Amino acid sequence: MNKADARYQKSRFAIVESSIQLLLSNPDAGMSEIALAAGVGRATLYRHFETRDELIKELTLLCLEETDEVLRPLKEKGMNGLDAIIESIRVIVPMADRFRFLMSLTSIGASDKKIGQIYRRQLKELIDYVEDAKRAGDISKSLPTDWVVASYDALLNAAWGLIQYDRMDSDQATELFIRSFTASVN
Amino acid sequence: MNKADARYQKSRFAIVESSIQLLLSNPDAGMSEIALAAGVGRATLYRHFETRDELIKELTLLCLEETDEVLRPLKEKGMNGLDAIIESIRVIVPMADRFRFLMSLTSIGASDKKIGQIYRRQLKELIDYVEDAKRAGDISKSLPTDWVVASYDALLNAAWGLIQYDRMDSDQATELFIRSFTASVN
DNA sequence: ATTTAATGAGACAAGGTTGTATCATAGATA
DNA sequence: TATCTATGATACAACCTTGTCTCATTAAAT
Repeated sequence: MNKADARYQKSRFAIVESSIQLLLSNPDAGMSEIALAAGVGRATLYRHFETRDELIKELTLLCLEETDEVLRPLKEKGMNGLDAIIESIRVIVPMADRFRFLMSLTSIGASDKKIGQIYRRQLKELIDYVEDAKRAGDISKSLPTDWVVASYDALLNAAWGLIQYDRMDSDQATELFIRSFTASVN
Repeated sequence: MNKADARYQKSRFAIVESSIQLLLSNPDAGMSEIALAAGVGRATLYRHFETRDELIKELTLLCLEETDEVLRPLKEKGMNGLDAIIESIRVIVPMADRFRFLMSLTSIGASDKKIGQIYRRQLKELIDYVEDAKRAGDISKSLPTDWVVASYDALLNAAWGLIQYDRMDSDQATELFIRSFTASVN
């Protein structure tokens, strides 16, 4: 298995892309269905990912890392508080079609140590932004941080759902999200 | 199978109650696990519900009907617009611990004709309230009804999640929900 | 052009789940 | 008390999914 081989890369790309799409709409899809959707043989699927759990774990990791990636510029600019939250909405909503299934994972922390770490770190970053925004007076201090974070996640999910079912496009969902969120937290 | 028999009623109650709880936390739970959680034999479970699909279908129906039940007073009073929406939040949030799994059903309409009908009717009622509230000026006309409905569902889910994980009680979640929702829609 | 290696197809065993059937028992009914 | 009858335990077949393995093929690397 040579990672530089063109055939290897083609298969792997097809598997990753279509797994994410498929598992999003049917989290119970089996390895046969996944292979079929990816347009590769089942044996090849097993050559790339030892087990089904391993596949899901790696997909999750990949999505978390891509989330980190789009959030990086914002962090490097040193953004904070409500500004950072709004900017995060702008970059994350467009990832809708590929990464909504991150939220559909019930036992997100239990599956893997590394995944749990990244997830908790990302959550903590959002919490920090919220508490920073509270200090700056952009988010009401009478709202529990728990509630603000839960609202953020919930609205993100709502936006993704509407995009997925073609009820609106990514830009419109982003603006509505920002408008509703900012209105609801002060 | 005599529905009036005390033993029958006891088993059925135990099955329904614990199925809802169990399937909420683990939608993939099998019939053995469900029977164990209910404290009945697997054979008895099959005597009450022919198949696993049938069980889930009946649980869904039950939850939809209970939702109708708590919404009935509000409808009989002829409530409308934002008032009706707020009142619906008050009666539905406390149902959190039992009925959150209604939302976890991906193919909610596909599973059964009757379920699809009830679901669409309930959705339509919410849409009517939203559009009524728009006419009354309580909800901004510049917000798509789709978005308002999606926000409602999303925040409901958020509230239920926080309650389920004991982050806050039902009353607090209700008040936060109402506060955030009303703020976000005007 | 030759070699190399990833792939697809398919056979296979192991394990788990579903749904059915049987039988003795315990508890409700009358 | 005597009679029903719902239940629990258990065995069972059918089915599906998982993960392994083999072998011929086909496309990339050199």
